[in-house]
Amino acid sequence: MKIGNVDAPFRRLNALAQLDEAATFAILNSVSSARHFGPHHQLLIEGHKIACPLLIIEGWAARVRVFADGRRQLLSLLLPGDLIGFCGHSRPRASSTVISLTDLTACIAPDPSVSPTLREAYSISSALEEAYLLAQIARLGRLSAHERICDLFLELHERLQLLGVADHDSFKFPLTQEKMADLLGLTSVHVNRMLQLARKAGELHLGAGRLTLNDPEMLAQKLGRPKTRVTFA
Amino acid sequence: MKIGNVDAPFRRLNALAQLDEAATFAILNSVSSARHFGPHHQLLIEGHKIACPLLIIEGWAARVRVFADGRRQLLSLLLPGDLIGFCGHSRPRASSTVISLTDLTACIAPDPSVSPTLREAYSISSALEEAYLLAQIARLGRLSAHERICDLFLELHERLQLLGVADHDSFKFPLTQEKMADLLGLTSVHVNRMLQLARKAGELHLGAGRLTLNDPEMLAQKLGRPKTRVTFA
DNA sequence: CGCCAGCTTGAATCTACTCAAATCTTGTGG
DNA sequence: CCACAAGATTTGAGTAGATTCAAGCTGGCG
Repeated sequence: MKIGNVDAPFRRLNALAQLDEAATFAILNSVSSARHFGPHHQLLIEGHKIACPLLIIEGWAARVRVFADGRRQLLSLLLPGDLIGFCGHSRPRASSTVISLTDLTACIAPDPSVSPTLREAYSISSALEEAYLLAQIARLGRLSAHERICDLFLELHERLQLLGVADHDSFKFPLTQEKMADLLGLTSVHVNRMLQLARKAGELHLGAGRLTLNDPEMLAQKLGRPKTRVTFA
Repeated sequence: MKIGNVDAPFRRLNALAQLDEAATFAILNSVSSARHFGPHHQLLIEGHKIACPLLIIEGWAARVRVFADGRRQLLSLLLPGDLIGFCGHSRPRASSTVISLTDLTACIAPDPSVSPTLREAYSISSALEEAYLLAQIARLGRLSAHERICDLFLELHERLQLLGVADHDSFKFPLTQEKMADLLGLTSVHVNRMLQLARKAGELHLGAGRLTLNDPEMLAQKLGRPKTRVTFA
């Protein structure tokens, strides 16, 4: 089994808080025990007890809510370096179902008690996760379809750069239009039309599993999008 | 100055985790140092350092995001017993602006280190807050205007019951239609029309600052709305 | 080759928005 | 107690953005 970018999650956590040796060792040690999952695998089920928190090494996952009538909403995306089911303290149950969107490699998240720097990294990771939830609310509540798509792409670009797996203007992008729709509160048909518009407007390229933003900075400015206020500055 | 339901926030925290004497004392002590704010007061500003976390004693507040072009989105509601600007650990900056929606009484949140039971209550409070954010995302992403309104009312009913300030079927409700619109990602005109529909459908009564749900259980079932999976069971 | 998932297209419909004006409430000062 | 102003709610008509349904297309893979 080939494991791709094993150090991406480490790079992320280390960017959030300078990790010391104990933390580094704990992460490398955990990573060696990585497990692999196919797409559409339920990693966590809402309301169930959490066996142990996971750390994503490679691949994308999402928190999801499914309604009785079949409507689906992806609540948030989880990328390499993100924690799944980590709770600051005694919270035994998952607040949402989590599914893998792609092939996914994850390991047991190292225990934060091995190092204060690791604890700090987890804490900041949680803060960032909250920031992304807030951004998602603003997106769904007040942005048009076209704006939602661009705003999401910019957020992903930012997150993947933190991981060191994005170029200045492009990154690997594994989501189908259907999944984008479920994430953005739209229909896949409409996502398709808006993507075509964005392409014609020269804003982006999307194809062959790769997304290119022709001018990320200008796009961000056009949307009035501030960089996610990161709390570790 | 009259302070209304001083023990509501205590009731909430105590419901989240059986508080011991030290915690109880710390809360009562803090409450005595309560401060009062008018409506539309900025309690926290996004990106600014957090002086100290607050505990709401009475009144409603909201996390809010304002766009460059004036669009506004209320990200979440904060009710008595909720914490403002509390962070699991070293997170010095506010992840969103917080404003009071009504007259508001708040005090400095007692330090969780005085009692493990208080720490536990805070921790569960954070978990609940996350659950409400997720619910808000699902609401905005996949529910119709009518469903959003009803779902919000049911959530508020549930939260206020935890505080002991809601009847079986009604509660004090201080939001204008404009604010509901900003919270639900709609326009106030449309909120108005949907409320009229809901009234005609016999689902609710809204007037004079009070909301009555004619049959909360039936409404919840009609929406396929599970009770917020509370993590402290 | 042919299947299947994902993508694209079109036409009709519907939900929610915009703009504008009228009405109702509430609190305040005369 | 009434007049008034400011804020909040209600109403109407026209429009725009997104959905629905249905069909056709494309590319990768067994």
